[in-house]
Amino acid sequence: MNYSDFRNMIQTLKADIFRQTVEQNRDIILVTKEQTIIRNLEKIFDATLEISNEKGFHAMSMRDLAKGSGLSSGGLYAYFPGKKDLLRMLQEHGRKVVQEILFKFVDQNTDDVSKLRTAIKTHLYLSELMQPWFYFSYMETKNLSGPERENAIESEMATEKLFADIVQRGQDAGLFETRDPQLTAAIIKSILQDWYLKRWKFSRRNISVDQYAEFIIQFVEVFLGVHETEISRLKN
Amino acid sequence: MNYSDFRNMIQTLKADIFRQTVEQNRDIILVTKEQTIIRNLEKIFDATLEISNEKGFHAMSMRDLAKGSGLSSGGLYAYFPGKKDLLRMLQEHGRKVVQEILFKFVDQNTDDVSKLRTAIKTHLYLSELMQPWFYFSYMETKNLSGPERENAIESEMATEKLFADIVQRGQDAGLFETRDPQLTAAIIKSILQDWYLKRWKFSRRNISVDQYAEFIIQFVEVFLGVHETEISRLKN
DNA sequence: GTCTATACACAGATAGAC
DNA sequence: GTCTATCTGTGTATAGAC
Repeated sequence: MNYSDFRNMIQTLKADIFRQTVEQNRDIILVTKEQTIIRNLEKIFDATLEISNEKGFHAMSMRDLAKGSGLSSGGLYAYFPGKKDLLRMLQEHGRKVVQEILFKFVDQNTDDVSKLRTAIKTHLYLSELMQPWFYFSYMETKNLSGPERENAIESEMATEKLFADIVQRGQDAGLFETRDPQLTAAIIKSILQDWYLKRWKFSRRNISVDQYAEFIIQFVEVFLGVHETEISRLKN
Repeated sequence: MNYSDFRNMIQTLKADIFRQTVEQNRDIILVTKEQTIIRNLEKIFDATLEISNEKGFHAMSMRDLAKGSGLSSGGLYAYFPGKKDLLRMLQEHGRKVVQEILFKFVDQNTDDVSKLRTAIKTHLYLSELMQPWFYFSYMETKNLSGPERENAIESEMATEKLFADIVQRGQDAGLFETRDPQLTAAIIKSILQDWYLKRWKFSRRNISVDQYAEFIIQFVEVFLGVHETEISRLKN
């Protein structure tokens, strides 16, 4: 699987999850027709990401958002009761997309070497496809309050646990050297984050997402001592 | 060198650099006595970091800052002409501390294996000692405008180049395996960032800064293929 | 379902007393 | 050198027309 394959595979999945998000917020959205909601909410989400990533969510005014989304300042309030709710909706929606796709893809593999590779690639490809959301989510999580903040943290820990579990099981199966699974997972995650947080660095150097994927996988597999024979067995 | 050694070594250096910062902003500070400036500017910086890291610099009002620093809302303007200038001063000051200490410590080593270790430890120890500033700097860099933003980026690249150069020279000297120096540097940097960006994760797990340092060094040295003999030769 | 006009709270910044 | 009081702009959110 490369990035181009990945893109094609998840188009319908993404649309499904968007409909779920609309459904889940039906009670606070004043517009009734689903088609209208989807059309406008997508514009609102996109504009929010673009403006917020430029100057921060808090610094984005409702007037900015009105201009960016094409709706009027007052009209926006038909789609969410307040700015805070928009933040929450956007965060929850993105998290659901990531979790659902990441775990689904990883589960399609049986051995732990493949699982590890798939987890790395899928996370990387997701963050490439949804780079604005990933960046936004990282930067604005601290502005969430109370239970929403805890959800964000819980989601982060779940992703890290996904990696830690693969490392642990691979060690138990004798495929990997003995390394601290949790710290290894933390390191993998931080390397993956670099891709969406410091994207300008990689574009400037003309590094493609597939090249970066290969590099990370090499890095991790050297550290975990995955044997060359195992690596060549799995080529393709 | 461990964290406790490091702390003791840099106390006077830090004070020196603070005086430099005051000197450099003399023309925009309305207070004349250096002692007064230092005393209050330190309070202002500390309060800014604390409040901003809680809810973001933009969301911090001057009234918040007045309360946090112990000065009055109007009195603050004797120390900077406007909120934007406070942001710039604080960013520049921290960057100077980091650059000065990091390069000074690394230059005290001769061989590349020691240089690499020192660079990793020094960066990590700095980010432990100045965690609020590091976090703040990372989160608020995008709110800088024009030339100040470029300075921030330049500083980030300089740090990355420090690591890349060590890796490159170590390879030329036959100490390290052949790996892409720039990507290796980027990865090291992202792992170091994790320490100050996701600190709650490590405190929750009771991982000390010295333990984390050891783990990173192991990780990097395995990847670069630093030989066991070299490693044991350098113990202590 | 979407607009324009506006209410009203709170931001950054300044003036002038002490 | 620091304070209190206040000016003025901009923010979120709502009311009511279409």
